[in-house]
Amino acid sequence: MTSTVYAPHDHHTCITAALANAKNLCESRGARLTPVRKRVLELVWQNHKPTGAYELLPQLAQDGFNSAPPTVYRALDFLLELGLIHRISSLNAFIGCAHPGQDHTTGFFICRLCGNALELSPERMQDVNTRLAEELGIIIEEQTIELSGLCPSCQHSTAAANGANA
Amino acid sequence: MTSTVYAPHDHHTCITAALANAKNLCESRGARLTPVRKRVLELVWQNHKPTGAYELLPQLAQDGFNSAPPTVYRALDFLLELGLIHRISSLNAFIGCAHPGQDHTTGFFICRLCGNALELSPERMQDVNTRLAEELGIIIEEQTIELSGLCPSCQHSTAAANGANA
DNA sequence: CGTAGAATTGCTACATTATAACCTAAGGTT
DNA sequence: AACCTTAGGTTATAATGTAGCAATTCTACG
Repeated sequence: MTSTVYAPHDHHTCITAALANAKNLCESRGARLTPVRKRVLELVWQNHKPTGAYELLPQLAQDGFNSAPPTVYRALDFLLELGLIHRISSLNAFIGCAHPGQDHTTGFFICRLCGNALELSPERMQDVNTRLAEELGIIIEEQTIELSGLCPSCQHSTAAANGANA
Repeated sequence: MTSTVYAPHDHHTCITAALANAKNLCESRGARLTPVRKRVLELVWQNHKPTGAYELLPQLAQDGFNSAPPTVYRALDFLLELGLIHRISSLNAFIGCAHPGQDHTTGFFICRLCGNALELSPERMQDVNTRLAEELGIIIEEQTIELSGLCPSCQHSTAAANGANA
């Protein structure tokens, strides 16, 4: 899936898969995927662009949910805790996790033009980590790796402010 | 210098060097290192821990400077622009650049215990970048690489909430 | 000089992002 | 039902960052 973020794809399958993953994970952990939490997850997965918490408020309101900041942040915290979404610090935004369930290190590449974020594979990140940890004698517990620039699609279409997918 | 962040060192030389670097860089660019800017740089270099913008306000006030947020942010922006400091997104904080003058990619390791941040060497970061860019076909323009965990010192002294240097 | 233009700073207000605190409601267990 | 735990509602506020405009300082050039 990670390799298709910058190419046309049936995004509906991304959403469906994300919800199925969430359901499974919650069941196995005895956590409750309540309506608000489920809806927030869907909204975060609307596309592959990082979404700000305050963008979600009106969308939740439209669906008849309560839409005060704490509601959204609590749902986001829940999803973060379970590893169903990630936070992109450099953008103060959130994005669906492409590898839920696995305990993994995270890294993102965010295209400056289309805004779509590609989650780098855990293996790749683990590689980088291991090398750094060994060379520097450090123990890495958390990481924020956020690269930005131009994705393969946008390198060829400079007008593509809205990229290859929905 | 980067290798001594987590070891005892005469931090005064860090500050002196940073100011000298700033002076040179400003002269060569025709930029003005005004009193506020210089003071903000000094304050950021007080230690190797990332500093929040709002922490600087009272310190500037104490020195008789204006201390409204725009003043600090403008000074910080100026220093960022010149590459004299970096911003740590995951902490909303700023830290002196260990490799000023060079056009370089940045990465940090921040110790969870002592809070000191080690700027990873440009060469190392360039390595990582080149590999990722080649493998993924992306063009990396900016990056936020922020690792946190335990530095070599703190791995051995769990009580060391205040690390090896000032 | 001295004055025009640019850069810098002062200042007020406000935008954005996030959390505290406290109460109510819902669900799960015995 | 009685209880307890978890989740959500609500209000207020904290923390971080910017917009916009007036006042000042610097610089360059005649």
